[in-house]
Amino acid sequence: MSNAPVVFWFRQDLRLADNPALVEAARRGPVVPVFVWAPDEDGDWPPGAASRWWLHHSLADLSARLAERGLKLVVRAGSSLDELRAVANETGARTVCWSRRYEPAARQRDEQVARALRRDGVEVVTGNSALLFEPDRIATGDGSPYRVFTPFWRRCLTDAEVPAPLPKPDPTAAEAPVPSLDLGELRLLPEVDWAAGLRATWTPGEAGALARLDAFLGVALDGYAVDRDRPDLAATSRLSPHLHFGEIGPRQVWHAVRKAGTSDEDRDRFLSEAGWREFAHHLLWHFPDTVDQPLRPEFARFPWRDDPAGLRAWRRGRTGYPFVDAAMRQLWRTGWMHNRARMVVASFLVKDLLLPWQAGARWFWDTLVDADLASNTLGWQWTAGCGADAAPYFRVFNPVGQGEKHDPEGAFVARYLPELAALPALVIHQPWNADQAELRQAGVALGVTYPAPVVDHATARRRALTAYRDLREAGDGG
DNA sequence: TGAAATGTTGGGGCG
DNA sequence: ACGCCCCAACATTTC
Repeated sequence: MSNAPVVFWFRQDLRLADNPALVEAARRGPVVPVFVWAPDEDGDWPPGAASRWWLHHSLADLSARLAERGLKLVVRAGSSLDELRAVANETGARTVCWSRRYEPAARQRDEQVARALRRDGVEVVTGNSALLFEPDRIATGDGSPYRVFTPFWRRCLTDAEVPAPLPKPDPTAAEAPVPSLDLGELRLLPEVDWAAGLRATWTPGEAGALARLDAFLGVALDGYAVDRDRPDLAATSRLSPHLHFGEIGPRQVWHAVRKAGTSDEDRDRFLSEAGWREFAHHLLWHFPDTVDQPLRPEFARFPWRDDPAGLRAWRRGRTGYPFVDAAMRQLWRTGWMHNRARMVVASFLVKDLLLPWQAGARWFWDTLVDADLASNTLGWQWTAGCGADAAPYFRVFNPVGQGEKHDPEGAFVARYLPELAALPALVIHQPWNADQAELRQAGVALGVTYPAPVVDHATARRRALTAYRDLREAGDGG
């Protein structure tokens, strides 16, 4: 090991364990850990408000864990390249290491940074801490990208091994102190404190991520295959924000689950969700325009409606459909939404309200603590039917039926819509069909304490089917 | 990882 | 006993 320090550039890999680029850095010399706040470099997708809240706390945790080892996290803001160059000059570092990112703007930025540093004579070493497989490594027989999940995942499982996770390195600290901002100076936290629900729900940071994984393995993995669609239960891993910020890596999750001794069905079902995460990155890598353009070009002329009041009702959880509204309030309050509920609220926005999926993607981007460009893009295009392996155009979720099926006691609705909590389970998903005595007894006045439905689902469904069928027929004609 | 419309079947009430 | 109808339950088709 030489004496020249090595800069490690933390981004969305805010952990010490299973971080190959960090292992490389520690092997080469004393480590100078750096975080640069450069939201402009994420193009049209700088971190949203919920993501910034998470980032602040995750950086605080990382900083504390580094400090335990005698390392000081250097916090900067501005241009990533300028700041990395500055830190390299201040410390005499001749090497910069980081974990690769895969979103379009970040890829481009990273290439420019790497080129410029190499021109300076600085060595650049990158690693993969974010994905099981490199997005460009998996390909069909003729070398093209996959557009359907099942063959993609089958190929992943047969073609490639998931490497065992790497242990934490034991980096030594660089001697010279380096100027750093205080984390608070990045102003990542909201000015008005709306984050109480987030604080009550989450523990950002590497330790919180590992605790969440352990809790999942100990309880919810058993029975995952059947209970995963129940938003009223704590039946999913809720690892998504930890994975997004790289507080835990997919290899760690993968191997922990394989060792867990659960049923094949539960295990494979959960691992296939990790597969969807890989598939999303595969698609975004090959089709970077899909962040706001439909993958199927004919959808560029889909007749989306312009309805600010409808969009506002959806965002605030005031559509009059309890399952939809409970889910939207779960998002607002906790920064997260159950996957089944995501599908239902997305279907409602796109098909019942005929509002553009991009508007939904934007709202999710700002409010989700796990907002991830790859997964968010895939999910919305899937729902709208304009993406890869998309839902068929005629698949329209019934917000009442989905609620009765996946929240049978109405406990999910009751938790997030206290104004309906006293309604009997039989009508809590369709309060407009409750009789007057039931409503009065539950203290519900439709249109007053809780909104009447903004659209009639049966009518809205027919309207959506007509619009989608017209688009398809116009496409067939030429 | 849909839902609604339509078709089929069979039990039971009833004249 | 028989035919008829109703309708629930299930299956199939359609969007």
